[in-house]
Amino acid sequence: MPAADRGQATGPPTISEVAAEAGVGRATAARTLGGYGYVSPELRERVLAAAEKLGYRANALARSMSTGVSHTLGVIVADIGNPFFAGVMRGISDTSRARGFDTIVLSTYEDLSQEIAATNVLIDKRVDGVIIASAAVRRSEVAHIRAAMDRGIPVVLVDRAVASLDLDSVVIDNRDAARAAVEMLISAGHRRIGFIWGPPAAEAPATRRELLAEASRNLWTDGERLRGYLDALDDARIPFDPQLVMVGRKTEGRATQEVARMLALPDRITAVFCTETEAVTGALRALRAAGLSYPRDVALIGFDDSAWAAVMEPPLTMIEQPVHQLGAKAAEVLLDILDGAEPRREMHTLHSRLIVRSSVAAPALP
Amino acid sequence: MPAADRGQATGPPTISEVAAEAGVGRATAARTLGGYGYVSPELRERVLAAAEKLGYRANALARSMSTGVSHTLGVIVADIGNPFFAGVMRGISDTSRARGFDTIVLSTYEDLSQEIAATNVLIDKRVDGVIIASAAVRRSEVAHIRAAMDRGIPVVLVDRAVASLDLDSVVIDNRDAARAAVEMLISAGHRRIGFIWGPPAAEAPATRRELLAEASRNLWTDGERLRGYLDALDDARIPFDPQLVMVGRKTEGRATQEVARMLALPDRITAVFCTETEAVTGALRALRAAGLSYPRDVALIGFDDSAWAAVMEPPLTMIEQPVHQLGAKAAEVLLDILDGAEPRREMHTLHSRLIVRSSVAAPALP
DNA sequence: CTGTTAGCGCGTTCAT
DNA sequence: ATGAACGCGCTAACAG
Repeated sequence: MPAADRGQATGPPTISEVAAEAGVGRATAARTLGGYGYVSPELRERVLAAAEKLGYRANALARSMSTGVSHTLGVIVADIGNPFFAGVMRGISDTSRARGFDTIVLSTYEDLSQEIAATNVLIDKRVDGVIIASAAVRRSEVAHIRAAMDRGIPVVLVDRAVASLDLDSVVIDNRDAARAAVEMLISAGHRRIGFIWGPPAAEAPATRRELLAEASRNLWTDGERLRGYLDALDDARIPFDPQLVMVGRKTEGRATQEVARMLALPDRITAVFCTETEAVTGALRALRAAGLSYPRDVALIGFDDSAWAAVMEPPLTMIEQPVHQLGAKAAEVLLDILDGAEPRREMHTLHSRLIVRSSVAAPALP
Repeated sequence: MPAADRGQATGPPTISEVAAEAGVGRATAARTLGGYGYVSPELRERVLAAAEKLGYRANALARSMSTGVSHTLGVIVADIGNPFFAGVMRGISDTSRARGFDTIVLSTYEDLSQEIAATNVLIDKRVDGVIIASAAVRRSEVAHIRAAMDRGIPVVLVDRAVASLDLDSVVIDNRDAARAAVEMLISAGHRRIGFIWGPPAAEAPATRRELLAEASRNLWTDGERLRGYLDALDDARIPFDPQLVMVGRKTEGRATQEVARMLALPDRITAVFCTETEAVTGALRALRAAGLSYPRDVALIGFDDSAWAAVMEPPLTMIEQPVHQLGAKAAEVLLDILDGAEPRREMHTLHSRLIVRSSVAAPALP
């Protein structure tokens, strides 16, 4: 039906062309097509018919230009290839679509410069609000987020809070989740528990104090999980051993190396707690390389449940995050602000769940 | 530095404000900020300083309005939560960013109505080109793609070709990949090989002819993989048994059911070939439920390699797709067209790789 | 009720 | 070399 003869028309049909085709003024066409104001049923029909005939679609850019709003949310995620963020993204897009908003996603791949670039793209495209599930941000590097805020663009953070920013943020109970997992390891009898992974320090901080300082300079999520680990250790009066927490670049390969190292210690680890999926697979590789198996030789608990974790033999005990809900909540908070609600500027905490399967057993007797 | 006093200014600073601040005409400001035309070094400096002072950022919408181009690619993927598509997406965004294009992604979650909506969003936002890695499209339902093409928006398909469309498409050698995998199973001695999953027919087609007809009415990728399976069977003169191909909704749960069914057959399967990750985990669940293990009781090969597949015990033999390259190539083809190259309207085929690990062994003697 | 008109912010002739 | 003026497609305030 589209592609009617529009004479010398070039490009997609405009509202003026529709008006001309229908023999009415631009405004009348605009009113019926825009769904506002009043138009007589008769003219209305003519306009609709003309639009249909020409295959008219409103130019969203032009509309945004004159209204000043784009009905679009910008989303910046750390890594869209990570199932965690993909799930959050789905929550965001489901609820924003339900409320009439499109969403455009940009992935930073954990790189600050890409995060800054992404922020600028969103500012330039005049999105109405921004959700950031990235914050490669080490607390101090938040100028780009400030820039968006200064322009009056509401920003909501997901997963990774940034204390210095005073924004609404939607997160999970990272500290409690980590503590619960480590407690389970402890009550199974473990005392030598590896922590994969910690902050990206160049060298392992010698003291607990330095470690925490380093952690709080970096990714919030990681710091919280580390705190949870320490909480559990403290409660059980197990002394903190800096050799048991991995620091440095967070890659699967390094996780493997570090677990191997901890396994080779004179007083080796009998359990590992992994704060991310790649840390889990890295740890698993180390176990295999060492000829060890879980839960017999080493107990294991990790973050981010998945179908794979359930089909492993034996199946893995994992922490499940409410990914969809995390995204949905963030979108709600943001859309409410766009609807005029006063920003609460607080932390919205959702709850994770420890899914107990079979990767934890008592440590083998020495 | 931004947020200088702009008097009663509301909203982000415009180019006119910058011009005023610098004490020059709008055009001069536009020229220096837009990087075209000629401007004296002196005025140039003043404009730059003013822009810096006001925190000026060009309004991409306004720019697109007057130039008619957005330097933005639209991408429609079937499911951004699927690591396969996430990888493709990364390939697309890496290469388009390198060539100065932003990309906006929309996920359809395999739903045609969402795919249509997504296409419209992209048309309305006036993206310069579209990459579709979805095509929930059952060959016949391509009106929305045609609509985009009719508007002069170049479209490139990835992963899932659509024969009726005559577009450039970037795909892998699905048929050969499947054939190679099944051949490996056959040469290990298997003759009863399950195929998970086939086309979404309501009932299992009784004949091979009907099955292929059904397949070609649906997702291209699935059809090709099925053909590869049949090719291998034919070459080995193994008769086709309709009971061994799963049809219907493609979910992990159904894969589990179907593998369980095939395992319960009088002449049960001794191997499974899975065309997707969820089919693999589904199959694995069925094996466990039946108290069977691989590769001893059942051999297994699946599509889409991942870190998990490598850490399974024993590790899984899988087909690895060049995901990043798939996306990169699609972006290249599209950007070349936008640069004026004549569309080749052909199928660009990349090669997958069978990663041999340990999930295939000879069938146990009956 | 409907048509005319003036912006929205930017790119781009066209004079100066 | 620079500035004034117009147009991109649409919304909205204003007459009529």
